[in-house]
Amino acid sequence: MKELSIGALAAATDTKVVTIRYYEKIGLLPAPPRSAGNYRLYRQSHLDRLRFIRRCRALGFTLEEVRELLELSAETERDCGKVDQLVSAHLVDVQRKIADLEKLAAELRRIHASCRGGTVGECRIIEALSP
Amino acid sequence: MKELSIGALAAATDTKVVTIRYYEKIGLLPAPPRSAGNYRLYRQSHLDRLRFIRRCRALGFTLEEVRELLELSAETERDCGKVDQLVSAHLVDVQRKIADLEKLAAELRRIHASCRGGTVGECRIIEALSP
DNA sequence: CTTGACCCTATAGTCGATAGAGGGTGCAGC
DNA sequence: GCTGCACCCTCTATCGACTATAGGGTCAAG
Repeated sequence: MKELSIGALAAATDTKVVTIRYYEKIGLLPAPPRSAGNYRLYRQSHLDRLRFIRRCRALGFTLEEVRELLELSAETERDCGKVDQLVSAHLVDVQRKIADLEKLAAELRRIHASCRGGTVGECRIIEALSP
Repeated sequence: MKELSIGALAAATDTKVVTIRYYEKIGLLPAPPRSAGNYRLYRQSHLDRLRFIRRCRALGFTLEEVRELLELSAETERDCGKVDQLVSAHLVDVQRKIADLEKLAAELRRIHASCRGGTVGECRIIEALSP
């Protein structure tokens, strides 16, 4: 494998073609050289970088955080404190989201349990939604 | 209380003024009568309806689901099965989201634990993000 | 009569893509 | 050579649920 078309890169990273072009437009993925017919030609470095991006996205980092992580990962001499701090902050965020959703789920279960059938007029669900 | 200004309604429902106007624009909240000076004047019914909307939003329903719930809540003679089904489906959704986030959190904890300090070059975090 | 808090409309921006229009490229088979 | 098809190109618009900004008008207190 020497060069990849955008479609091949998309297939290799489980990303949509339009998404790759989008990443290029916002400067997350460098614009690759083009073929005679103006097709994008990607190399291993693009593949690596895109995999990194997708992995970070799958972990819930925002594109801005990914951008930061990419920059940090390039400065190999730098202290890794900043990287760890980004990961930790994101973990806290995810844990807060889980806690919030668990409260929601509990409430929804309570509301669901209040249903005894019958008409909407008799049903307690609508009531439960109008406190 | 006979009539509420948009600001008063916002304060009473912990909603932003712009959000109320937005709900009106998308047809979720009926356009209220206006004062001589073209100010919106809200009544109890608007307050009730907006509270319902906000409560549903706080429970994570989309605005389209809220729209549906509002319609259903008006048909008091209807069987409440549809309402219960909406709530249950949403609960399943929330539970799935929790499960997803828990996987993320576990992964992030694993990645975080792999950090032993030092430079970015030595740090395992970046590695862990480039599988 | 001025100040300041509130209200009005209209438009554009956020995030992370996704969709569609309207066209060009490259290759296989006939 | 020619046709068909999959793939590629750019550009613009759309999604959800708001948020922000510009450029005004209204109203009550001092």
